[in-house]
Order: sequence, then structure tokens, then C-alpha cells
Amino acid sequence: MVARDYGQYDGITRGLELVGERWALLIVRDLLVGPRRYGELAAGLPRIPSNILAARLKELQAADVIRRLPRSRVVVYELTPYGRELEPVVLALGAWGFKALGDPRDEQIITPDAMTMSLRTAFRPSVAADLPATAYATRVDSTELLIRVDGPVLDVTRGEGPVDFAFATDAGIRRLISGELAPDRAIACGVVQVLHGPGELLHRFATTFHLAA
Amino acid sequence: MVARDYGQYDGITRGLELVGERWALLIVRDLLVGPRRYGELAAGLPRIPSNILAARLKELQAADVIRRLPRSRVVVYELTPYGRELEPVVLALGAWGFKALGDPRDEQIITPDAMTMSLRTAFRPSVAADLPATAYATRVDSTELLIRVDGPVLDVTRGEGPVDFAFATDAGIRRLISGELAPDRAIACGVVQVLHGPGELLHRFATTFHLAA
DNA sequence: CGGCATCCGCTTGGATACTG
DNA sequence: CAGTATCCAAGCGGATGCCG
Repeated sequence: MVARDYGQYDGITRGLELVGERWALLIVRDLLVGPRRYGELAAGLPRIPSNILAARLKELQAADVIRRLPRSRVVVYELTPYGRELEPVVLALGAWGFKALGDPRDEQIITPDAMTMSLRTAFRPSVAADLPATAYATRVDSTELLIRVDGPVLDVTRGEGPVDFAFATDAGIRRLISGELAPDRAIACGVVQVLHGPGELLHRFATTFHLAA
Repeated sequence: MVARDYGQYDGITRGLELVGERWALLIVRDLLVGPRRYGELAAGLPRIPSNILAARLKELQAADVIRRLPRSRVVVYELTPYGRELEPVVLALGAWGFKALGDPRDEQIITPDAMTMSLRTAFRPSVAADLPATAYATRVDSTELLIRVDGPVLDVTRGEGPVDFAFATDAGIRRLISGELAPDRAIACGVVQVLHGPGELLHRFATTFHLAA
């Protein structure tokens, strides 16, 4: 029950004791998008065994990272204020790991919550501030993602809505965000399919969301 | 040999695959201070079994995080440029975990490298920029630590040198950095012992290094 | 059903001993 | 000093079962 300790007394060690166990930071990643039910977490982490998920949820509660709240018949897990302070850690690790992303293996999937956090990672507020407000839509794993950029503020939600630019894509979007693939070439070679709106807006998208390798 | 994967394709997952294994980030923490030999790493991580240390060093090399270089008879490990980019991750996690540090348990130790990174975590460049350049010295685990602050730049090294203020302390320094304990009270109740220089400089130290809970 | 708990085979990690 | 080898315990992964 108690996290295995490292026998040292400093912040990094303490952090690892609290969220260093396997799967823990991925649970935090998904909860950074919003509160989730047990089944939603399990769906977003398809390979996590249910006993491990249950164990992590208890440990994260004991660490004051998440809260379990019974909300009218259903149980919902959400980050505590302290848990929300992990956002810089998750974003920093996500940015670092993004640079080591190669091409996806067959069994690797992209979930809507992972995509949401990846977009937050790659988002450049200072660049977006100088661009017109824009709403994008894309589909991840049969979930519609609504990406609204308004000045330096990014908001990614599930669901539909009026957008300036809608597109379909796959894991190849990584090359677009890393700058390896130019927007027009991404459309030309089919990595991105324009569903709605002028194709030039993909260039704005790639400028707004960028993380160089 | 290959890190266990999570079956997902995004930056956080990739990051966890590369440095998410037990002990890995602590090795990176110590190497962020400087290149280290195998024995030095083992000394800084007293509870790591040698087979695990050896395994992690190989995995981190395979992940292009560290490099093993035979330097004139002795082998030294050092971070690659990509590995050095983990510094924001380590600092962010250290800052987060610091806030959850309680009082130390008996078996918990503070190593010089851990202390060095903790100081880097708590360092406030913008505050230090407005203070006079100052050199501090403190002793951690029979190692003398030289802490030089010059404007917004911090440099922590092992070894001796001329300092403005030297002090002895223990794990209670956490309360000083967190602001729970005022500098004069820290001296009064013996948490900090002034070895050299005017006691008022401890206030400057606490202003320079601060991380509120 | 959603939310877990249990069981079991397997992989890691931990402690110690050993070697070039 | 810089690792490797061995053995055992603990944690993980996968399947399955229970219970409100």
C-alpha cells in the first residue's frame, strides 16, 4: 500500500514516491483533461490491468493527488489542487518525450485525452497571441475534438461545434507539429485530409502547435 | 532490455518509457550535477542494487540519455545533450515533490548531489538578480558545498573557497526554504549554525532560495 | 452494467556474493 | 573499482469473479 521509498530526503525523490509508480502519471495526464469515471480511465488506458488501476487510484488518493467523489450514483475521480500542480511536470515530460517519438508501432494508439494533452504541450501561447482566434476540429479514435484558440488561450474539449477548419489525420500529425512536414505537403501526401474550411488554415495550426525535435 | 511499453503513442508515454523506470530519474538527477563514475553514482544512491544500476545505465544509453565514456583508465557517465534537456522535468518534479516533504524519517539521507539539485530547484533568479553577489558554504554528508550566487546565475560546486557566509544545518533547512521557519529563528533554535560571517546573510539565503508549500 | 477484488504465471527489483 | 551472477521476494499483467 505504501509506495516503495528510495531512502532519500529531497523533492525529486518525494515526487517519485508519490507519482513515480508505473501508470500513475498517465492517470494524472488523463485527469488533467477533466474528471473521469473509473471506466473512462480504463478506456483511456486500455492496457492497464484493472487491479493496477484500482491500486493506483487508492495510492494517488492517499498522496492527496486525486479525490474520489461519489457524484449522484456514479463515482468520479478528479485531481486535487495539489494534483493539478503536476501539470508543468506532465507538460515538460511530454515535450521531452515528444522529441523521441518515432513512427508509431502497430499496436500503439492515440486516445482523445492523450491528444488533448499533446496539443497543450505543443501549444505556443506567445505565437498564438498574434494570430486571429481560430476553432479547429479533428477526430481522434471516433471522438470529435474541438480545439479553440483565442489569443494566448487554448481550450480543447470533446464534442462538436462551429469551426473554421476541420481535418482528419493520423499519427503522422507528429511530423507536422515537429516541423518535419510542411502543411501543404501534409495535405498533398494525405497525412492530413481537409474536411472543412480553407487548407491554408493548416499552416496556422502548425504555427500555433509546434514542438521541434 | 527494451523498456516495457504502455501501448500508447504520445510524448508523455514515450518519456515514461525512456526515464520512467525505477531509479532512472534519480540517476539523471545526479548526472545533472556533473559527470559521475559508476562508484560515485552508487554512493549517491546507496539503496540501489548494483545490478539495477548497471541495467539502468545500459537502458539510458540505449535511450540516448547518457553516454559512457572511457576517460583515461576510468569510465565516466555523462548526460547527452538530449539527456540534459530533462533538467526542466527534474526541476519541475522536484519543486512539486518538495511541497510534500514532511519531516525526514531516520533512514532518509541527503546526498550532496540531491542537495545541489534541490538548491537549483528552489533558486529564484529574478529575486537573486536584485541582491549582491554572495558566496555561501555548507556541509552535506561530509562534503563541502560551495554555493555562489551572482546576479541571476547560480553555481553550486563541491570543494572549498572564500565565502561570505558558512553554515551547518540538517534536514531542517527545508523549513527555512519553505518559509515555515524564519532565518533568525532557525539560528535561535539551532537548525542552522553559523560557522562564518554575519548571521543576517541567512536571511538573504532564504530569500534567494525559496519554495513555498 | 460500473467498480472493483482475487488468483496465478511471469517479469522486475532487491540483497548478496562473486569476478576481471 | 566496475561491474556480473545468483537467488528470492515483490510487483505487474491478464483473466476471471463478485457485488451493489
